[in-house]
Amino acid sequence: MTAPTAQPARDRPRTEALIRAAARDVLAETGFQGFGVNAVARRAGCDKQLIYRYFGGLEGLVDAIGADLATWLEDSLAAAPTPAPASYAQLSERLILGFLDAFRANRLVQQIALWELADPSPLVARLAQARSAGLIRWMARARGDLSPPTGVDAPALNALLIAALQQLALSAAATGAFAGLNLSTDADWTRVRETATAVIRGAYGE
Amino acid sequence: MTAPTAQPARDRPRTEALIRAAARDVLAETGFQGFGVNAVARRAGCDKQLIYRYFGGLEGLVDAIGADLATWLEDSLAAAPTPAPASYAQLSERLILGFLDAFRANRLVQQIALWELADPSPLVARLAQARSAGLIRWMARARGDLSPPTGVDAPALNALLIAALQQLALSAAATGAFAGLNLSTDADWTRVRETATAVIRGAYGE
DNA sequence: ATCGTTAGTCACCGTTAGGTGACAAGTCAA
DNA sequence: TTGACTTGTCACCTAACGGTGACTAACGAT
Repeated sequence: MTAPTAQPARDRPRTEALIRAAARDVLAETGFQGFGVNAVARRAGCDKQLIYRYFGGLEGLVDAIGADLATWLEDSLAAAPTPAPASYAQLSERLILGFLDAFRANRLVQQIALWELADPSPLVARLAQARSAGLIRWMARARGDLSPPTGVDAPALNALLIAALQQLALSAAATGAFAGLNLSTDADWTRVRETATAVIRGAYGE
Repeated sequence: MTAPTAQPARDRPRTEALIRAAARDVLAETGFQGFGVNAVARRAGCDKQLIYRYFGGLEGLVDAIGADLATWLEDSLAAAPTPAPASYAQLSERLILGFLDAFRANRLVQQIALWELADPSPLVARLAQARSAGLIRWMARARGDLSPPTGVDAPALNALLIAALQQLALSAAATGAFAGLNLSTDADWTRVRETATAVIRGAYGE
């Protein structure tokens, strides 16, 4: 009659999944500053040695969560019906606003974007490139066979708008404002959305 | 005949200035991650105890460099002649492009902006607020008595564009690209500038 | 039943960080 | 010359980090 003293389960796949989830949670909640072997092991409730054994250290663990994250944009917007866009302006609008929603909803991706900005080490470079590649691939797929109108630098404009919304989302999460513009209430964000759509429609001539 | 063995100078104002400069350098070069009492003292070539004595620790030191930084935008653009803007579009264009140049040229301000995004602690909150207040004040002063045209949400559009350029500048410093858009050569940046001016002129009707 | 393998734990190392108390040596007024 | 004060340095503490070797115990095949 050995008392079931919450034995450690002895289940490697399960433990690996626990570690991966713990890594994602720690990164999303405390940011890359609090991200380390000790913190992840604590969160996962196992010994840090297992991180070295199963993932080869932090590098492998980062690569693992990077692989999990390859399709975050598609996954986040899978629910959207996505009827064929009637014009490039409509496409661009859907792209930009869809990115905003997906990015704002995913704290983990925000922290990775931040990590990429603050620490250009090869470790996070791979992670960031996976994220960026997902973004570019998603944009290319959504475009389909629509060609951008002439007279407008569409790639530059798209990058500009995505950069703006990413920065605003990061600032909102950190301080709730940017350059005097409040970013806490829903009204604030509809204001941002309307400004972005106005820019798009203005650029592509309604 | 005591040999002058490079005595420690015994000059408090000078030492304080050395520490302030070291703090700025460390923050600008290694970012907020490498910013600490030990690193600053090493850089300044003095003992870290002096940081506690003269500044009351990191907090006071951060406040000190924050005070030095209150007018970074005005200082950075003082050379510009600034003739009175003929239209709000012209004003906005000068504002946005001026900000881009000043921000890209000042690694320290970039690191502070990054710090603000990654670590919303009260310590850096004061610093960030000083920076933001400087930005807002500069914008208000440049505006003068020009009133924005109706039908356009000028504050939102300004914030959007400044956010975009800040994000692009940070990404350029970190990885040299953003969302597939290269940001390393001068040609890349003139492309960004032209896109931004096109947005402004489009929004305010030429 | 035994023995190799594997999952998991523990103890420990070296390094670095922030922070503090004690001390040596200049400086200056009395 | 003495004594108070300031400048600067050093030694030391605790805590946390990344990383590693050694150990226990469960499992599975023979």
